[in-house]
Amino acid sequence: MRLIGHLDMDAFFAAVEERDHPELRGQPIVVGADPAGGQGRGVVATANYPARKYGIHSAMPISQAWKAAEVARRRGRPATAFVRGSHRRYSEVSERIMAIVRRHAQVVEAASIDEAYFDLSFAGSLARAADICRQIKLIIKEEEQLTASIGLGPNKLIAKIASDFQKPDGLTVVTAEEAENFLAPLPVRKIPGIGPKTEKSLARLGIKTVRDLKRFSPEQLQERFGKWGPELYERIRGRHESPLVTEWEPKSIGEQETFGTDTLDLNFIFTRLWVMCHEVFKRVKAEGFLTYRTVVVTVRCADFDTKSRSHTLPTPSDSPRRLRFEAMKLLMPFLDQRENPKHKLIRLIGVRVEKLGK
DNA sequence: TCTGGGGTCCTAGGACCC
DNA sequence: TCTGGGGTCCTAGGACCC
Repeated sequence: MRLIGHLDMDAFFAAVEERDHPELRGQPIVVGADPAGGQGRGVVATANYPARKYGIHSAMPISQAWKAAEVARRRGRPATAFVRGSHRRYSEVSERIMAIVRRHAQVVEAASIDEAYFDLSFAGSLARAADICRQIKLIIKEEEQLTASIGLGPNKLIAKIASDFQKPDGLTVVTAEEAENFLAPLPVRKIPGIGPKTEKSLARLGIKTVRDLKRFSPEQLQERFGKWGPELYERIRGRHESPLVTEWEPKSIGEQETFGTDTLDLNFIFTRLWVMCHEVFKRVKAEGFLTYRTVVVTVRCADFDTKSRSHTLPTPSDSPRRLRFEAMKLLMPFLDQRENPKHKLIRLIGVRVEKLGK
């Protein structure tokens, strides 16, 4: 019997801030971009539960979150703390959480900074596996003063959806027999891989829940979803046999930057490009790679029109100068007046390298 | 409302090869 | 009239995830 757990930290970044800054406890907290008095250009990374009561949520533009917080404050509700946060610190906490999970299971997949799958098949029974989950939650609370929600199910898909079912500080157990009925009433958006676009296009067909989606045959799903269709047919019935991925290597390394103000200042843009190439190259080395072969440059204009240009070298390069040179060559056409006759201002540039070699 | 930054995977057309 | 077919690589774009 396969038993898979999925651990998901509750409002992770905000919870770490709350823990480390006692003066913020119980207050609404938003971790993310600088709100710049409502003029900031980033998004919300994490909002804690009090901030969510104001309608603030992850991926919301920070300017909008700022306005929501203002509205609440004027109504006499507690003021919201906006914090930039520290990815470095979150990574350190994450490592310790992963170590706790590894103390209880040998096969662990660190799926993101605040999520992990772990294989509890060895426990032999659902009851014993559930005990281990409770134990993991308890130790995280004792050692890190943080809460996590865990889903326990017959595979990664069910575990993942179950961990989100009762948040925060929840434990949701779904048996193999219950899996299909557990999924059926849920919105299609709960299925990993179905995002906002697909949700919308399905809604136009009157498909809102997993139950609705089950009306499609594998062939119909293949037509709508391509290669993924037949796989999706299985998943919405609770069937999913993917193994845990315990080792991972990046396939690409890149950086991008949204400017504080849209610009066509060539001096500024070139300087940023150079700095980014430098950082990317440093990270390629730090990750243990020696060479790259493909360079990708991304440009986003003020109107959010986003384009990329890439070039693959005939042979791998280990040269940082070559990276700058190739990135510059790829960027040039975007700055050329003949290519950009409307003088569209530039909002973001990015550099990425692929086909990494050791 | 006005949209970050780090990634992965898929699609589709054209080039090229056998 | 008049156009194979399969595989792989490159390029650009897009959906998705956290």
